[in-house]
Order: sequence, then C-alpha cells, then structure tokens
Amino acid sequence: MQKKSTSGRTSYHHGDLRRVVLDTAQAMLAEDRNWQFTLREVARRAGVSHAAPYKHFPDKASLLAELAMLGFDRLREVLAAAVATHPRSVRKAFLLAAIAYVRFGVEQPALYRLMFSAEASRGADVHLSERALNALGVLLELLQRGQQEGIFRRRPVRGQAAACWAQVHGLTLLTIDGLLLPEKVGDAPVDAALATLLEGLELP
Amino acid sequence: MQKKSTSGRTSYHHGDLRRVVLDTAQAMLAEDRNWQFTLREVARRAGVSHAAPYKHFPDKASLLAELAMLGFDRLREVLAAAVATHPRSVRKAFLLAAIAYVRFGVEQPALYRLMFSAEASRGADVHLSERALNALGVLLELLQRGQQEGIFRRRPVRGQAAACWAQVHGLTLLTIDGLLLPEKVGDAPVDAALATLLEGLELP
DNA sequence: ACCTGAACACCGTTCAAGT
DNA sequence: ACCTGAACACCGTTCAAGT
Repeated sequence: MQKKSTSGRTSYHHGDLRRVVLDTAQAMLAEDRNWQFTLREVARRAGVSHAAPYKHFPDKASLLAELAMLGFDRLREVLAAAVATHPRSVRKAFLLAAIAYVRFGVEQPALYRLMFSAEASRGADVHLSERALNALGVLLELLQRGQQEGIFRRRPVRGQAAACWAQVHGLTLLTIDGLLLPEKVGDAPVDAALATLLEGLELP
Repeated sequence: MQKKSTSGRTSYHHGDLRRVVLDTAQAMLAEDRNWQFTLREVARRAGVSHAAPYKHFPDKASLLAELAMLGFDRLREVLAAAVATHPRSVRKAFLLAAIAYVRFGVEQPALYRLMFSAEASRGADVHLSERALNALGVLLELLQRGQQEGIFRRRPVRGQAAACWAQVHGLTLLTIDGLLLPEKVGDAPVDAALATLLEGLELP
C-alpha cells in the first residue's frame, strides 16, 4: 500500500515515517487477534531503528492514543453505515447499528481492546473520550428519533445511551473473551441480549 | 496480617510463600487503582528474590489466573450477600445485585481488569470461565425466580443472563474508564442504565 | 525442600553521533 | 531535518549453586 521498507532506496529519510508507523501498527493489530503492542516490533517491521518513532511520537502512550482515536473514527463510520442501510425504520437501524458495533470489536479484538486500554487514555489529550462520545452520537440520534416517533419510551436520552453503550461494549468484550458460549442450543447470546435491550427501550 | 518479610527471622524458608505472594499481590491490586502487574515488584514487596515465586507458580500468567479465580469467588460472595438482603422481592434483589456488581469492579478496578485480562485467561486451566459463570449463577437464579413469579418476561434465561452480564460488565468498565460522565445534571448514568435493563426484563 | 544470584533475551526511553 | 547505535533501567524466565 505504501513504501516498502525493504526497497527503501529513495531516501534514508523514508518518506513519511509517522504515517508508516501508524499504518504498520494498524496492520499488526488487524492481523494478530491478541498481540501485545510493542514499539520495537512496529519499528522492526517498518524497517527503521527502534528509536526512530520517537521523532514522531513523544512516547508509546501517545501512539496508542492516536491509534485509539483512529479506531473510534472507524467505529463511527461503521455505525453510520449500518444506520444508513435502514433510513426508514428506527428499530431496524438501531438493531443493525448495535450488531455492527459488536462485529467491529469482535473482528478486530486487538484494536478494540487498545481503544479502551488504560495506556491509550493516559497518552491522550482530552480529545480521546470526545471521539468515543462522537462515535456514539450515532446511537444517540437514533434514540432521540425513536422517542419522537413514539416507539421508544420517553426517558432521559443520556441514560438510555448509557444502557446501549454498556450493553454493546459488554457484549463485545465478553464475546472477545469467549465468555458467551452458545452452549448447547444455537441461540446466539448476542442476539438474545440485544433483543432484551430493545424491549427495555421500546414502548410496550 | 501474616508474617512480615522484614522480620523474617524464623526461617529463611519463609513460611508459606505461595500464600504470601497471593496476599501481597491482592494488596497491591487493592491499593493502586491502575497498577501494572509485575512479578518482580510483588517479590520485592514480599521480601523474597524475584525468582522465588517460580517455585510456586509456573509463570506469571498462572499467578494472574489464580488471582482472577479468587476475584470471581469474592464477586460471587458480594452478589450473594446483596441478594440475601432482599429475600422477598426479586426485583429489589436483582437491582441490588447489579449495583453490587458494578461497585465491586469500580472499587477495585485493577483486580476487575485483571479478572478479564487476556493474560489471566491464558494462564488458566479450563476452570476460570467456570468460576466466572459460577459467580453469575446468582443472577441466573434470580432471573428464573422472576420468571416463575411472573414478573419477568418468559424468555430463554441464557439470553437474559447474557444481557444482564453484558450490561453490568459494560457499565463497570465504562465507569472505571471514566467514560460515563454524569455531565450536567446529577442523574447517575449507571442507575439509569440499570433501570432500562430492568424494563427490558419485566413484564409491561 | 526451598530460596538466591547471575545470566539471557526482551522492552521503553534517551542521547550523542551520523547523513 | 531526520535517523542510528549504544546505553540505561526495567521485565519475565531459567538454572546452577547455596542453605
């Protein structure tokens, strides 16, 4: 996709190392379901010395924070796309967004874990939780629409949003950790849990 | 509470190092909200060489797994105690158990995170998720009772249990990470989220 | 039987020195 | 202006050697 380190003829100032580091890290996060983030390993794969990244990121935590922000941006896109497929029905849009959320995390566990890691928050300026909230804005709008259309209970939206976020966040992590076994029968726990969530939101 | 390392006259075989290591680790987890678990630091504080713990635990992951199991046992006790305070009302018992769950995690974030850490699961024999499920048995019984008493919807209990676990798990972690801001007004998001959960369980 | 000390391979981080 | 190499303090893990 971009300059290969092995063919790094052009200049030993290696184009735009900052971007290369980010791309490399993202690739490694995507490839290995549970890889322990290592600055040196990223540098190695990017084909630079282990000290080079420090010219572009003050420390490891800052890099993690940046990756987390990019992750939240992608999550927002995923949610928005899911909602866009059902512009008519708030109910369907909501359910699809919730499923898309869980799938996002389950498909990229290493990234999802990183997004909520203590180290990433430590490295972040205030903007990290802002991005997280931004990603969840999609769900918030859906809740508001649902209330206006009279299909969701009229409750403070912030509380409902907390319930939704906690539910999908919890489902994502429990699934990643393999703690939500389908057990005997084949009723996916995620679907069942989301159904319960919806029943808590919808008017009887 | 037990033998101090500094006064370790008695025998340089230091009593029961296995227990001392576990106690020391638990104390450190309880004291520092977000401390990065370090075998060497535990050994240091326990007053033994950094190699000594290896005589009692095959590796770091095993120690983490053991601590996680103890954590789940304590969680089960906390939940059971909460339920016991309201033997009459399933609804109240359920709500109090949920609150107790979140409080458990919020009061000991380092321990709670550890209980669900990838490293702890890696170090565990199969029994770890079993203990986790065991802790949740308390909630499961409540759901069954609620269904029998006709106050909860009749749905597959496993699905409802998944919804409950995901909700409290998510709330706990989001609270720990400081992502559930009370914002302006003083309506605690946790209470609101739990109310929504209950409405999803209860019959209209 | 139980613990220590040195050793190894790995990290994150820094800094003089290279181009 | 951007990168490298050696260096430092830290880890997890192992193993011969001590009591």
